Amino acid sequence: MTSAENQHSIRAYYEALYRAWGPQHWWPARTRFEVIVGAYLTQNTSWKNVEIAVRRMRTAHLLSIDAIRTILLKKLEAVIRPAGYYRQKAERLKTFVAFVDHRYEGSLHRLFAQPTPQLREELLSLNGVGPETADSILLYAGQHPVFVADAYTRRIVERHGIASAETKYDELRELFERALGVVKPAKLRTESQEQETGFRPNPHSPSRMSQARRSPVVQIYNDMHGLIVAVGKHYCLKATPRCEGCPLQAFLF
DNA sequence: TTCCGGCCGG
DNA sequence: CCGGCGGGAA
Repeated sequence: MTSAENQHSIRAYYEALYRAWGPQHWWPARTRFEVIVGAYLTQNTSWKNVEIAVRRMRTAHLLSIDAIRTILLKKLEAVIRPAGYYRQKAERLKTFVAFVDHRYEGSLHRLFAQPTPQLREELLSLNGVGPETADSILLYAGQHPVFVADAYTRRIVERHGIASAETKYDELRELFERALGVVKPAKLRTESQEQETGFRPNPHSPSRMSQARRSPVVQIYNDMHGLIVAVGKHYCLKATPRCEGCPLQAFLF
């Protein structure tokens, strides 16, 4: 299967999933810092456990840079314990805050004002930040146009023959970014280009007002990842897939 | 008891 | 490239 055909398939997956389930409002409880916390806590961990830990952090008033900076490490460990791997995650959250303090004067605004490639490399240099965590922070906390190619993404496209086990993370991410549309800095997308790609923002979507300044590409990456998470959780299960009723079933060959 | 799922260090 | 890291829910 050619690269162009794979990109076309991924665009078709997005349209089928969006038609079936609509926008996902994925990662909804957002301050930016809460998104970052979630990106760390969800490493190799189910979202239910993360939600419990985040609720405990909110109750303890720990969902801010200032709070993580000053909280005792052992206390933070105890609060986030339901998320699992709580010792390394507590230390990594401390590491992130120290990084923002020293490099960006404690300002997430300054952090996310950096160009995407440089910021991505800086995040990847942090202990506890790999590709998926970095990209989740970039996309969901910073509104940078980066696709989060997580384990669900890989599982789905491998089972559909679009990628293999040898496909590297960045290859997978770039495949989705090419398929779903990258930002073109030289000139704005035209109406005819939007028609070619089939993108139709829904003016009555409840998400549109709260996401008013989000670029179309970021919107698509956000929705697509949320849709893929839904597929992975409910249909493309790890052990045995349940293809019956899956919006992507028709795309299996 | 099994299932689930990122990153690091040796 | 493997073992370790930890919990909640089925």
